[in-house]
Formats: sequence, C-alpha cells, structure tokens
Amino acid sequence: MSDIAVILPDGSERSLPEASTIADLATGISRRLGKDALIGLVDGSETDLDTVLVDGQQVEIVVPDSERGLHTIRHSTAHVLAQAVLELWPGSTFAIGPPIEDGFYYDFALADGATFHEDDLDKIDAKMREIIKARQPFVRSELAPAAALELMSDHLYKSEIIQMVASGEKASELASEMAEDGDSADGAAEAVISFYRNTDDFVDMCVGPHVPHTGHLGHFKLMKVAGAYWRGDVDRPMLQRIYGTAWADKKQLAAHLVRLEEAEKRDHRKLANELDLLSFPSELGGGLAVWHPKGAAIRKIMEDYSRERHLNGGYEFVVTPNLASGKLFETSGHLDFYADGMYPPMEMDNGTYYPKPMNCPIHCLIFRRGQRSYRELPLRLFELGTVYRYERAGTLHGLMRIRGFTQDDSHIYCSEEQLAEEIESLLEFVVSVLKAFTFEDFTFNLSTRDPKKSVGSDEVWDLATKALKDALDKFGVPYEVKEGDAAFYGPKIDIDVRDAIGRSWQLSTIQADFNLPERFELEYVAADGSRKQPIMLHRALFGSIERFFGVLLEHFAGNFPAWLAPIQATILPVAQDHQAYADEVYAKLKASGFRVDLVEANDPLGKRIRNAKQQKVPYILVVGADDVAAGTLGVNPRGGEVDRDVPLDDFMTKLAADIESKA
RNA sequence: GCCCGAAUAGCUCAGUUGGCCAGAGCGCUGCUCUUGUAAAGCAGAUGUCGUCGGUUCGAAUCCGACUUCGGGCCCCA
Repeated sequence: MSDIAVILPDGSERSLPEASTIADLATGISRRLGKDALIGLVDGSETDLDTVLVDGQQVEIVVPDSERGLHTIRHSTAHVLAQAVLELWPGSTFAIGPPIEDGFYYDFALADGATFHEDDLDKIDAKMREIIKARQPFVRSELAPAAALELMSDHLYKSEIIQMVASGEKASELASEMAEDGDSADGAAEAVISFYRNTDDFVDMCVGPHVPHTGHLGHFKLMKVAGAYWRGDVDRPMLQRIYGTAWADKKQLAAHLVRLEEAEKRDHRKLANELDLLSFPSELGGGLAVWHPKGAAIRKIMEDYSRERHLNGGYEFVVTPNLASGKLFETSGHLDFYADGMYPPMEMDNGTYYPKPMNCPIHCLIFRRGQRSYRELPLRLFELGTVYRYERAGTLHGLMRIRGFTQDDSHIYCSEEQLAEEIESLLEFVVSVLKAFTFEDFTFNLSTRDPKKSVGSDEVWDLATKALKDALDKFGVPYEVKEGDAAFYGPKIDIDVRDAIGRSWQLSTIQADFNLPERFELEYVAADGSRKQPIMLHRALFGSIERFFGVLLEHFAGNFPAWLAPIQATILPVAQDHQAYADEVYAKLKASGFRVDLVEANDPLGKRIRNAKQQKVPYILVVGADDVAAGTLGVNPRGGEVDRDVPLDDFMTKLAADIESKA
C-alpha cells in the first residue's frame, strides 16, 4: 500500500497511509491533539477535519486555543443557536450567523412576526446545551445552486444568499459567512453551495468549516437580543438577532465576563454621575448634556491645553455663530449630502436658517473675506466650535454619541506644494497632543471615496488621496485603507487610540478637501501674480470634546491625573481644633493655584477619607496636632501609601511636579 | 426611525397574584460625639411612583400613547 507525505508547520514531513484525513493525522501525532483538533489548515485554507489529505500538502491542525480555533467555535456555536431557535419556534426561518469579535450572532425571522424577549434566552440556552450534549456531528455536503434552492425553499433569506452566490455577485460582508473566497469566485457555472447537517431535521447552509461535533462547544453565554435589519438595510425587514459570546474553555469565558464587568465599572455615564461631572436631564431633551462644576473644570483644562498647543502650533483663533443661512449650506453642499445629519430648518424673516452641523463653511467665509496672498499660507483657522447634528433617537449614547458637541476644529488653507508637508506635520502634532493624555497606541486608517455619496472630480479625489497616503508613508506608520468611508467632500485619515483596557476609540481625523475651496471660489495670489485655489484640510484632534472627555473618563476609570483632576487635594483636619491650621494650608495651596477642597471635622476622619477616596481625589491631606506643631501634612495619595509629617512646601513641590509632568 | 427592555426620594434600589397612610440604604437637616487614614450614634424632612389617557369599587402594579434612558440595527466625532 502506498503512503503519502504531508508537511507540518515546523517543516517536518510525516507519512500517512493513502486516504488519511486530517483527523487521522492529528490522532497519529498524539492522542491529545486528536481529541483537541477542530479543523485543519491545508495549504493555507481552512477545512473540515474529515478532509482527505493529498501527498505534499502543508497541513496545520487548528486547536481551540488559537485565533482560528476560537473563530470556528464561535461559528459552530452560532449554528447550534440556530438549531435551537428553529426547534423552539416552529415555522421560523434564519438568515445569517457569523462569528464576531468575542462571540457570534444569528439573525432570525420568527413565525408571524414574533419577537424575542430577554427571558427567551434561558430557554434557548437550555436547548443549545442539549444539542451540545448529544455530540451531533457537522456533516458537510455540496449542492449545485438549483438543488440548494430546492433544499432551502422554505427559507427566504438563505434562498437570497444562494441566488447571490450563484450569480457570482460579490458577496457583501454580511454574507461573508456564505461566500468567503473559493466558493463564489468562479462565477455562476461553477457555484457550489455547501451545507452542514447536524440531524435529519437541521441543516444549515454554510461555507464552513465547523468543529467535528457539537461536543467541542459549550463555553458560551447568550448575551442579548436585538433587532437588526436584513443586510443592514433600513428598507428591508427587521430580523431578530441574538448575540452570544463563546470561548475555548471555562476560564476564558469567565475572564471575558470579568472584562465586561470592568468595562461596565468604567462606563462614563456611571462615573460622570458618581463623580458629579455632568448629566443628561431628560427635561433638556435627548442627546444633550449639561456640565456640572467639576466636569466643566476638567473640560476647561482640556480646552486650555488645546488652545495653548494650537497657539504654539501656528494656528489663529476664530469664532463663528451657531446658526447659518441655508444658502451657505447650499453652497457648501451640506444640504445635498448631509441634510440627514442636520437639525430641521428654522424659517425666519429673510430666509431659512440651520444650526450648523460643521464649522467649515463659515471658516471658508473668513478665508474669502480678504485678498489672500501665498505669503499667508498655510493659514490655519482654529475654533472650539459647537455644532449640532441630528442623530436618530436610537443611536444616542452618553457622551459618545450626542446631538450637540464642540469640536477642536481647524481648517488649514495651503498650496498644493505645501500639502504633503502640512499633513505630515499634522500627524506629528496629533500624536503629540494625544500622548499628553497618556495614549500611546495609535492606529491609522485611510478612508477613500464613496462614489455614490461624494462631490468633485476623480482627478481631485485622486490627488487628495495620494497626498494623504504619501504623508502616512513618510510619517512611517502602518495604516489600513477603508474603501468608501470618506466624507462627502474628501478622503481622510482617522486616528484610533487604544485605552487602558485595550479598547479602540476613533478620535482624530484629518481630511483633505479640494471641493469646498472650489464651491466657495477661494483663491490666493501666488508668487507669480496668478490666482490659485488653496487646498483645504479639515482636522480635529479630540474630535469632539464631549466624546474625548468620555473616552478619557473611561480610560482613567475616573482617576484623572493631577493636572486634569477637578480637585487635586482634599484637606481634612483631624478634629475641629485643627481647623485654623487646615484653613492656613488651604489658603496657601489655593494661592499657589492648586485646586483644593477642605472638609470640616463634623464627621469621623475615616468617613471623610472614604468620601474623598470615592471621589478619586489625587491627594488627601490629613492635618492633626503633630502637623499644627511642625507645619506638616499627612499625605494620602490615590493608589499609594500614607506619608506622615510631610512639610507643606515639599508637598507643594511634589504636586507642582505631578501637574507639570501630567502624571 | 426600527426591534427588545427600563423609568419608584438627590443617588442605588425593594415593592409578591391590583387592596391600610409607598419602603430600605446612602445622601440631606438637626442634636450628640471631637475624631490620625475607606462608613460614629440618635432624631427628622423628602415622592403628583416619568407624563397623559383608559380599564376597575380601587392602579406604582393591568392596557394605550408620548417622553427619556439602556442594549442593538443604520450612521458617525
């Protein structure tokens, strides 16, 4: 009998009897591996474990504790979810159920338009565990489109996907589950639709691969129910979605749930309430925040810092109103391309007015006001500009998505020759400002044109896109290209930061714009006396002050560093006898510009310390009899050890150093 | 906007199948305690149970609409 040989990841060769499967290979290597193996990676393609190997193939065994393994577990768990739901809700149909970050979801249309309720999750969970306990195999089969349609004739959404795959139409991301690479690539004639059958009653259409049997699953939790439009399109039916999380083992699942708890503890809405920073009074209306004294204090420091950096960065400050005539937004193109995001118009005596959704058109009016010379370029106009955007009621989310917010906004007018250098120095500027807020980990994204939602010629877009690309290359950072994600007026670079618990937030944006200068007929006199059109850059570093504040609040978990903290030190006299000395300390700190608070000895010291700790004050200063005599303090730093008998001057030096270093 | 859920004192939350005067802890006010590093004691005040309408002898509780919030879809800073 003839053998075949396959190549393992470490480069070694292993021979096997002909017609061996990946499962055979795994078992042959070790019993343990045979038990753990989920799928195989053959010449770079994921495939089921029962795939027969061919001589010379490179084979890797995928186990649960790997990126691909988790992906497979989540994907297969989604199938189990579908099986459970279809059993529990007879007459229902299913759409798609892909793995996602940390888990999976599956979309259903229940019979008679029924909807899921939170308490249904327990019932579904129990059914899923039955299926898992039964160790049902995932058996793959392949059908031609016609036969596939026949098999799925009761399932509208599956049929739609089959037709899409069969027609060779490029699969959308939503359908990626169905048509990753291979299957649809060869077009209509070759299209093959694959299925996975678990029982006589349950078969799902899927590219696969899947775990060998449901017994490999089980470390999952159903998280929430939600509505989701079919293929994300508001004009299509709303399906019922169930989200779940799934992991390789119990420990991973538990750790993930702990991470979720941690994120919940840091929720900026919760912390903003506990620390009395801001609120969203319902009387005020949805998506509108009011800043309490402590929140406003932090915000002011952020704004002051931003102003200082911009002043040093060669920006000139401007101020523009919150309302503008509709004519302005006709000129800018906002009414054509951004009307959905704008508040409704106000009719007034001489025309229609809108709350401004962006500052750029008004900045263009400032540029246009005088005759500009090339000597003035780059002209950098900066404004902490408050804008109003109409966000759908269901999308509002604390400070992260809000209807009225202030941008640290600037529009830079420069010549074509200056463009690349300007963008590059902007990248440096952005990163340097964000680093002051302790962000260290950045991701850069380049968003390109969406032809359906944009203004301007191809040439102009190409030029702008190339300028951004060149700047990124020169700046020397990796970046991802996001096709079609650009604003309607030009391509952009978005900068994401990673926070203290590893979550990614999009903050800064740099957008090139050749269109507004054209629409506003902006020009400057060049060195040779000719008139030229400037190029415009839109950029914001914080993005929105509100959103940035929310991100910072979560990033620090409310523990704002001393330079940002609304109260830097709370002074606590041990007893009322020490009040006079405490007052003296308070006056001295205050006179030196520190933000301090004093709580009189009406409550026990322990209680007052507890309160100050809960307010996350950087330093608690306890002063008692010893301190009165020696002119010292007991210093209790946030997250540190108590230090007694510290001379007041030493403490002031230390606090000043903290603030200076932004620690 | 659409799907699911929620709304009770300043805050966090209890309030069983509709039934005396709606509760607790924290906070607040007053008195007592005079405190050395994460909750002293006693007393007191505080609510149109989100709003409006309906069912009922009777509604915080059941039904409807609206408002706001939370989780999603879409979009985006």
